[in-house]
Amino acid sequence: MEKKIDDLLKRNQLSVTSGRRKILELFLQQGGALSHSDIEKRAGEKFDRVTVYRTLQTFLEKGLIHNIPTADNSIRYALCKDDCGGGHHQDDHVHFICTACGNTVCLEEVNVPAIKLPRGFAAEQVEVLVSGVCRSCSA
Amino acid sequence: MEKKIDDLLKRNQLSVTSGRRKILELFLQQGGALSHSDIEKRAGEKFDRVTVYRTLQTFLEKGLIHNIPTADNSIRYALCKDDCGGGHHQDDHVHFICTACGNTVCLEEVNVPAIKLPRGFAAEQVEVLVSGVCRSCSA
DNA sequence: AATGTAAACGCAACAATGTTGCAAAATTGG
DNA sequence: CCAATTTTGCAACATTGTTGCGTTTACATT
Repeated sequence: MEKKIDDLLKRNQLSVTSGRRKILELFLQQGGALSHSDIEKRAGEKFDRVTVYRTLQTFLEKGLIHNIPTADNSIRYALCKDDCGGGHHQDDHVHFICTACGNTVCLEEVNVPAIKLPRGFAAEQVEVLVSGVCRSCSA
Repeated sequence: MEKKIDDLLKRNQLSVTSGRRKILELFLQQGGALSHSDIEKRAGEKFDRVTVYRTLQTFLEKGLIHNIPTADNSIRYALCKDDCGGGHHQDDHVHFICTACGNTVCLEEVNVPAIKLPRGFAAEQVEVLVSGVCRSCSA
């Protein structure tokens, strides 16, 4: 785990610091997506808010994470798959928000469908957000 | 126009005030979606920020508007079609965000596709956000 | 048209969230 | 181990969202 995290950072030309380690660890533990405030809370008093903002910004730019729009004014972030490095993302999967537990997860195995737009509109990116009850909560 | 706005309010059991009139007018002028700050700016000095928050909240509850998730921490709101009144929405259409002009519009004529989820997941609502270049900007 | 009542508004104060500049500390490559 | 660069923490600030309360406005009834 420790090694996996350090590798992830080095592979993306980022220096290894305790803040970055901690945040990646939180993502790996969680599995799903985290908002800025999730991270702030779970990281405890150990890191400054500003550091969290800057770290997420850096991870976004390097392509370690991608962000997920939400309807509640709190962007979520989730780890990218390995093939998303170097700034360009390959995260055309569906995001699922559980209304019971509140978790957001990436459904890597569900591809976003092609959307046929009216004449004159050119699609560059498609985001699909599904809300409902997740596997853990419906069981 | 004046009459249309007043009708819209009355049909939703809302008293007609200048603030509500103004905000509905902005939506009708704009055609597309507006964020809270859009409204604040365009309404000028005439209304308190709190009034805008409360008015949007009321419109949401009554079903005059629906909100559109975004990836930039600024929910957009758009007028619902007539058949969305009374709290339950029928806005299963695609939302388009233009990367050139920044506008967000509802593509009423494009339905959201059915999404096949893995076992154990139950979908309640599906949001589709397409970004790209809109008709006006590609012309 | 006047009036009473309930709803909506504006203001103020506050809480939460996001941004910027700069000096101190940590990381990395040599 | 050392120097150069990057990252961090702090402080100050800007923006965004929330709450309570007294005043004003809208509306139904007279």
